[in-house]
Amino acid sequence: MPDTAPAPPSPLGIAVPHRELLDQLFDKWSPQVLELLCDSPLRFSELRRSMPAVTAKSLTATLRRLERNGIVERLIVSSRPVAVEYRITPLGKTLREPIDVLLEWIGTHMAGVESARARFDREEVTG
Amino acid sequence: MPDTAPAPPSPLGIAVPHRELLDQLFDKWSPQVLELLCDSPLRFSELRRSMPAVTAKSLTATLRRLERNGIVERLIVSSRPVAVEYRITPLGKTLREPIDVLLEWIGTHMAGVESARARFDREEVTG
DNA sequence: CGGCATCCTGGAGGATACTG
DNA sequence: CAGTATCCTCCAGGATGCCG
Repeated sequence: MPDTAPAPPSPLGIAVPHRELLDQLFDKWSPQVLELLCDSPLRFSELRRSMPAVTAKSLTATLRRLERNGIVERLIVSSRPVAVEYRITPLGKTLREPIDVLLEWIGTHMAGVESARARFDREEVTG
Repeated sequence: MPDTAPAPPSPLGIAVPHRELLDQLFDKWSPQVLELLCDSPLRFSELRRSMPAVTAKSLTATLRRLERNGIVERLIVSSRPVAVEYRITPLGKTLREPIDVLLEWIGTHMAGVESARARFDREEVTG
């Protein structure tokens, strides 16, 4: 089994596929979808109800990308009326840890970031 | 340890400032800049040399955003000729952990993602 | 050397309407 | 219900040129 990449965690600038994946994981709606599906499988319309700001087109695109990356899976539950269920895959579940670590960082340091912003903006105006 | 739903640290969809920060931390060049500055402070031109693909304008914008968020700091080392040094802040250093966790996830699961992609693309064509 | 100012383009994502 | 089909907008980021 080519279980590749044992340790060195940082070909950040070079690794184009890594960038692409990163972009998809942190695109506009994926994090929220992941969060919702983490709790339980949901149907398309249930996702829409939970995300009032997203359009059908964008949600579809988001789900397709996640599905393509193996993060989410799409199951047709019944036809007429069509019912489709989205659920997180085992691979997708493993994403929770890194995402939660990131969210914890934000939770811990957001205040610091915001005061830095305030200082920066103030000095910009003041000179 | 909890068997289900350990801790919900996740106002992901709602928290707009979180999104904004997330977008800036994972924009096109910030991760690479962070990685480079993590090792040692660098001057603008040194960063450019290390990042052949970035334009001056984009690098400047990236650094300004990072500076505004308190992740990086900008010091004028000398004038005539102008020399400016960028270095990571203590706040910025704390970002390494979440980023490394993410990179490790990618390192570990990229193969799985790619095989999922291959399967998806194949099935799309086939049927 | 370390930038701005300007112009331009690609592609994500919204609005709206339609369909199997 | 779960999408597709168009059209349109916005803006990150590239290209180029100038400047203190």
